[in-house]
Amino acid sequence: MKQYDHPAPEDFTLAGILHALADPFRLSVVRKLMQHQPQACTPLQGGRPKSSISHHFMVLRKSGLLRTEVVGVTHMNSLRLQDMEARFPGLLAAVLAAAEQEEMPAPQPVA
Amino acid sequence: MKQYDHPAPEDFTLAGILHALADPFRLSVVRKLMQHQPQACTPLQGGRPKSSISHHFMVLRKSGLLRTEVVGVTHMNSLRLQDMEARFPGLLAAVLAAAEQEEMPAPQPVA
DNA sequence: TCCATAGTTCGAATATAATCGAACTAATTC
DNA sequence: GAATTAGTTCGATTATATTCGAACTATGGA
Repeated sequence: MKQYDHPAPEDFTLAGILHALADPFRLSVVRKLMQHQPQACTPLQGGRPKSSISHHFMVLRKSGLLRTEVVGVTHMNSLRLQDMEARFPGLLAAVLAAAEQEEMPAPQPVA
Repeated sequence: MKQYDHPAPEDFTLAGILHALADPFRLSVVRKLMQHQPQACTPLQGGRPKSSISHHFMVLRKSGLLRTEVVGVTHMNSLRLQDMEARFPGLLAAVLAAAEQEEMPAPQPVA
């Protein structure tokens, strides 16, 4: 394998993107890339075996959420923010905002 | 069964919502309810057997996307728009906008 | 009370997805 | 060119979802 195939923005499907983001591990990868881009697969793998990681990155690539470039021996991943925005404006931002929302503790009722 | 249980907004999960919306049939139900609320299950069923429909409505209920009220012999469904907005502001709107986007024909390149 | 309607529940079958070890590949370094 | 690194691919296993028929429940009406 030299490089990866990535779908064109017009081939992104909403179902594919929502399915990709519905998995907590994959969502966490997207969130981490949002903080720091690009990153290789290894620092994102959270103790899982390489074959599982590879599978999740494939799902993310096929959905259009990220691009993987082979750079020497490492495979660098970055979010396709512009392509996502062109195809489905505001979608990724809304999901990421929701992920942050979910992470916040539930507000305490006023005493 | 008298009435259904519905999760409280603070128990909505992003994964549950994305998973619910990642299915084309369930997304179509949400979109139809967006056009016209409330509706019973039957007019939304698109030729599928009742047991399948019932399953999809259960997934939608558990995710928090819709509420089902037993009214006489029919079960009326409506979107929990306020609850969704309170829990994950802008999320449903972004997904619905993306669904509309996806439905539009690809723009033709300028000759 | 009997029947029709609307939808649920059960159970089984099928399909799709996730997980992971083992063998593999491509690029880098020594 | 051998060893190392980073990640893929294969194949099997398990888990999760979907599908659907059949039997069931609750309500409303004749």
